[in-house]
Amino acid sequence: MPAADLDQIVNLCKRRGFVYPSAEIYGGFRSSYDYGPLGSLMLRNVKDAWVRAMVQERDDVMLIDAAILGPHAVFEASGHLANFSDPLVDCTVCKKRFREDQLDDRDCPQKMKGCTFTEARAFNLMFKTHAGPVEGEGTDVYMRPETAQGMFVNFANVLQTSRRKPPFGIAQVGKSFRNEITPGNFIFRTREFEQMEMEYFVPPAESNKWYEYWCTERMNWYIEYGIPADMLRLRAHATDELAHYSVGTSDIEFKFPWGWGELEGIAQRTDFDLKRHAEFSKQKLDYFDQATNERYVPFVVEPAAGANRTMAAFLLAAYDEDVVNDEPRTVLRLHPRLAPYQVAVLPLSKKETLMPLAKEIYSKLAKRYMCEFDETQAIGRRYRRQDEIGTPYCVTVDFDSLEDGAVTIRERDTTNQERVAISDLEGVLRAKIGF
RNA sequence: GCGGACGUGGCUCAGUGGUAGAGCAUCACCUUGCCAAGGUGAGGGUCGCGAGUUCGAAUCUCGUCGUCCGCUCCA
Repeated sequence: MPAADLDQIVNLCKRRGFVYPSAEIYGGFRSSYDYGPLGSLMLRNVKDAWVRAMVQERDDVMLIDAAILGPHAVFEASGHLANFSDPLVDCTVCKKRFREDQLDDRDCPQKMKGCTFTEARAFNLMFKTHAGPVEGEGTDVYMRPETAQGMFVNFANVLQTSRRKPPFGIAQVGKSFRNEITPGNFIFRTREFEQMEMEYFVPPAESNKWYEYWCTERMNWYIEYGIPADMLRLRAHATDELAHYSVGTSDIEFKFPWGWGELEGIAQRTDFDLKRHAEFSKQKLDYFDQATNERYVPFVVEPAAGANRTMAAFLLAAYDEDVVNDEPRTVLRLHPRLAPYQVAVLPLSKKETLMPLAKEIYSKLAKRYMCEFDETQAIGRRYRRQDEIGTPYCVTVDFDSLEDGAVTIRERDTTNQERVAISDLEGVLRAKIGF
């Protein structure tokens, strides 16, 4: 069973070009990461896999891409200005931190004697900046703390242009920003992160049904892409841990090396957001059902996932060490849809005679797959290198290929090899890879 | 922000006051040619950064930045 610890993944990510610490040459930038040649491909694959399941393979969900910067009004309506700015105080004696607005009096809830508090400091979880040349109240803008508001603000637009009716969804993949007090655990919690969110608008009476539906649907997505079921769990929030917009939330959690951690939250946001935006914007944000002659504000079920932490989970779940020919091997058993490269083309030797054919095969396969071409060092070493970055198949061109027009396909997971005619290569790979 | 640990070449680390080391990795050439680490050679570090003590600091002191573990939080 895969049981990678975090250091192994962090090292592999750095060594092979998945993830680098940001601004490393300046000493690093706290809890910020850059995705390298392989990591950027994999992160994109994670997001693409999500879009495929949530948008492409359904006829009831539309994709949008909304602005990251938003005016004060949007976040006033969403409740984030009120709920994301906590005045915090520290107790100088017992070293605990409290929200000032939750202290009944100035007594430390820990009941320690002689507790004294620091001045309240506003811990605004939203990044604030200002737009335009004049700094002032009217120009305040915020970096979105979730992509969701983009969907609510565009609810009427999408409803009209897409000619959909509830139940239907609006999906978005994009960056969000939260000035977290304590980021950490590699790419699990960072201040800048990417979300994959979908707001599913339903008739109020169907809210529970769809909530159940999406919990199951989303759980299966992780399993389909390679996370073992026993490394996942669905956990319902207790009422006191619900976000300000939710009446019911379940988390899909992954068994991280440090414990269970959330990958995705499926929340019942009810009509909270649409009603608030309708109220603040003085617009009509509802739906008129001509069949029943009813007008209602849809309820929302929201599956909201974190792309970066999901990538981390896929890496951790895929990491494996085994033994091949009495030699230890590190292998990422990634789903072909998630692996940075699907195929590596390897000429057996650097001899010039092999290059034209190898390059030709590479060019052909590269039209369909993300491929790597590697001609350096011994063939066995190159196989191991591809194993370590999760490439599911290697295509090896050898001297016989020049005579018999066939190449070898080598499988990552089993290390098995198969001789295939070059004319059949694309078809065979398509069958093996699945796309 | 508080408490604890830590910060030496891409990676893993050795070196504890006297002019920077190893293995792996990388690059070049040679060799081999289907499951890693054969040969020769090369590049790469002002020892996180800054200041102080000292004739002299990677090594001692202070500050700072960053990382990890707890308190936090939720994608």
